[in-house]
Amino acid sequence: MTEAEALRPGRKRDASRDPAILDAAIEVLAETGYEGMTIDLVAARAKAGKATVYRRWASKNELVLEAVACLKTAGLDPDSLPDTGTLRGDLVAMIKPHSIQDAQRKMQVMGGLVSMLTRHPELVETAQEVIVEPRVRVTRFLLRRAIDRGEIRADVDVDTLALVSSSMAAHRTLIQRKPVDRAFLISIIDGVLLPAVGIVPETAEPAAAR
Amino acid sequence: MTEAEALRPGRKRDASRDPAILDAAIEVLAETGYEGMTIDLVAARAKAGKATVYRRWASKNELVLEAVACLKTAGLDPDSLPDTGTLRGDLVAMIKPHSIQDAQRKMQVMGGLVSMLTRHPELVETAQEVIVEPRVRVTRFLLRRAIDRGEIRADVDVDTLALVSSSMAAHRTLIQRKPVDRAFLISIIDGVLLPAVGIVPETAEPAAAR
Amino acid sequence: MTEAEALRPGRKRDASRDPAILDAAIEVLAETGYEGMTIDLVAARAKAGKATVYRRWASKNELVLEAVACLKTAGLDPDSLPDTGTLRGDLVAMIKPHSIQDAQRKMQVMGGLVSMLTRHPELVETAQEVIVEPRVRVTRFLLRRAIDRGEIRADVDVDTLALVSSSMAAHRTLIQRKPVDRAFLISIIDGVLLPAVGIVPETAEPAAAR
Amino acid sequence: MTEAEALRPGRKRDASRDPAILDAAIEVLAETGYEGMTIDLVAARAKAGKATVYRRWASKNELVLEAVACLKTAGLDPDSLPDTGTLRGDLVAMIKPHSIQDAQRKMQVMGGLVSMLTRHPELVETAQEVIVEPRVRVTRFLLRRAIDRGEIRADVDVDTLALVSSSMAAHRTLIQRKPVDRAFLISIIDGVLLPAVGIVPETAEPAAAR
DNA sequence: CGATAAACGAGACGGTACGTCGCGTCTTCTG
DNA sequence: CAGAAGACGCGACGTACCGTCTCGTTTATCG
Repeated sequence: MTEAEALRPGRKRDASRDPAILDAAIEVLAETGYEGMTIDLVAARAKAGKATVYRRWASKNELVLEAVACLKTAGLDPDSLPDTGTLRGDLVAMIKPHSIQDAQRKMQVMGGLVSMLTRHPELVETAQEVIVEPRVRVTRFLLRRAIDRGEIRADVDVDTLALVSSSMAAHRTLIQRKPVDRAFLISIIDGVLLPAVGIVPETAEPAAAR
Repeated sequence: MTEAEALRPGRKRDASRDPAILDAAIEVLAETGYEGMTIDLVAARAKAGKATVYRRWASKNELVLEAVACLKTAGLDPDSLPDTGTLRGDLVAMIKPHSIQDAQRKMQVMGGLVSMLTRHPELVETAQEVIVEPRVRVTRFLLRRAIDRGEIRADVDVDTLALVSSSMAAHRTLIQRKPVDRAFLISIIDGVLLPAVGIVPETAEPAAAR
Repeated sequence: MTEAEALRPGRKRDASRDPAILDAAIEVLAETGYEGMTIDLVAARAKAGKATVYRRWASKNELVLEAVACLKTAGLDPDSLPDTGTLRGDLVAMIKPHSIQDAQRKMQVMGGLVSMLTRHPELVETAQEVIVEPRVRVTRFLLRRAIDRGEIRADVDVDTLALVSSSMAAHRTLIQRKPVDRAFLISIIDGVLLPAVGIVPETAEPAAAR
Repeated sequence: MTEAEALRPGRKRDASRDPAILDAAIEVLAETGYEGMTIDLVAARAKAGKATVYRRWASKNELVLEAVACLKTAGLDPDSLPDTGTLRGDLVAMIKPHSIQDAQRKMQVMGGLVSMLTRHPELVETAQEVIVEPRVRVTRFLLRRAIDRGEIRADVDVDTLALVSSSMAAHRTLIQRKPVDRAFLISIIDGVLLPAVGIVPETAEPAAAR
């Protein structure tokens, strides 16, 4: 690739145009929504010609997809999360205002993509990777750590449980159109995740029954 | 309404056009997706004129919405469900092939609507009611019955738990684009729902550990 | 044709759009020239949508051609011309200010068409018929009348002579870009046409020489 | 010029590129016509970069114009023409197959220029000089020689008559799109030019009348 | 029972976005 | 530095779809 690129004569793609266009796209996407977004508008906002946009992305859809892909910035890697000592503490630590905001925005954009995925199955994986995987990955990591430290049973269905939070957040954003706020996320943690791994929230009495 | 209708002179609306158009809409929606769907195409398929469509629905969006609303046919009302005696039995009883198929189709169509909801918040409730509520309602009912019969604790978060299944199914269909098959639903039941209400699936040994 | 048209269902073409668009086209054509002319501009000026233009003419070229075809209005039919009794009188009578103006405008438009004809030979005849034939026809008529009244010899090459004036006017407009004014036309009449049919203009002495 | 050129540092312009580009331009011009001609195509055909083209000519129009200017090759200078002793002989001597061909080609290219002249009046003179003047000049020369030798009257309108042949050939090529063949040129000579200078072609009787 | 009025299939209308292509300029690398 | 290659900003092209508006025809109710 790098060789072929070096060998090819002619002016190089202006690397600064890509982010400029993507930023403009994200901006417009956020302001006017997917269908309100116009290539002409994006190009104009990026001070680019339409041809320059189409030289990079074959269609509006692909541009949108990559623009979304660039949203991945939400500092949510496992390492940056503290080990609070308890699963609940870890999960609650994920709920940071700016992280919520980021997820919210991603989901909003995702709304525009959903219909697109129907027609462009090849993009599913990318969307998947960018939008849902990050949070799922972290949750999975936290669950495994809880198992390792003996806090929860080892035979819980980690993979399925890790999806719960993302799924419900997506559902709430895309379909219910309600805000994914702290209270909602807490209710998932305390109402679903923790009970499912056998931790009864403290508000309830110590579960003598059964 | 009926009066005004009776008083108004002129030819009556041909009642048979409504379902014809809606059917065509659903057909096209399923085949080509939301953005691929064209009013001209729908009208042609229903052998109707465009004016006949627009006389009934103000826009493509509203047509799509009502078309979706007509998908509610999947005999999933609480009364038709047997009381198997156990929560797990009840939940598994919901998994019927044609019910799965129906949900699948609904979700597929829902995909096309998501981007629409951004611009037409007034449609959210309808979509909500038609697509997600039915299943959520049934699940909620089953959970309450389990509480009533003393099978599970009374302080579980019924409302949140009832959403789990629908949310995860939606996520799987719309975003992951994987089929919502029996295995997937079972893994939700046994991996999330039952554990969350304190029922450890039988496959695991009787909790000697811990 | 008329039958097929009557039988075809659907809204009829709005007959008033054709002239509106053609007029706008001619207007723009005259103002900005052929390549400066834009379909969008023409449509906007005619308060029409682009589709309405393209429904009638397959391309900018065809629109231009028909617009030109509509210029044929320059009241120059043989009947409207007086019989002055002499060929010179008849020819000079053709030189009327508004007739000159009309020819000028036609030629100007013709300028834009010339390059088009290369690629669309099928349009040559139309252009020919509209632009050059009228004047040629009249000149031919006048020559024949002169023959009939015995003013000139019967064996002059009427067909070729009839073309002289048009050709030279075209040449002057399109290539030399000089105005086709009265003096120029008179010089053609007195310097070429009349001598060629054996009439020596009076300014010269009565042909004692030779 | 030569000094400045010598003083300027850096690589010299590759003189061989000029004719290569011009030839390519003429080639494309002949094949696809003016509007079908693309700078990219010309450059590619000449194995040149676009910048190399634009370093030499400021625009497509100017390139075309100079390309046309290079067509002047058709050995038609007065000196190369024989003095046949009669005007008719001289005029007919101008009709040489390759000369016809050349004129034909020039005119074809001229077709593409006509629309250009509207927008670039400064090019009129060049076009004029290159395309029409050569033939006009020769004709004018022959007419004067005929006067000098006493073959025709001295008071004929030489300037106007000299234009006849070129004008009619242009008209025939550009507008009528018919070939300018020997027969056509002969008919101009015998039907217009010679009669106009008082020479009645031999086929007709000796013009006793008047 | 004829007039009136609305609904119907068909499709033209004014708009607007799409994705393509050409112009003339600018940038990169090679000789 | 010139030259080949080709990306850049710009803007017109011709297409497709939206939602509205006529057409001529069919069907129902009112006078």
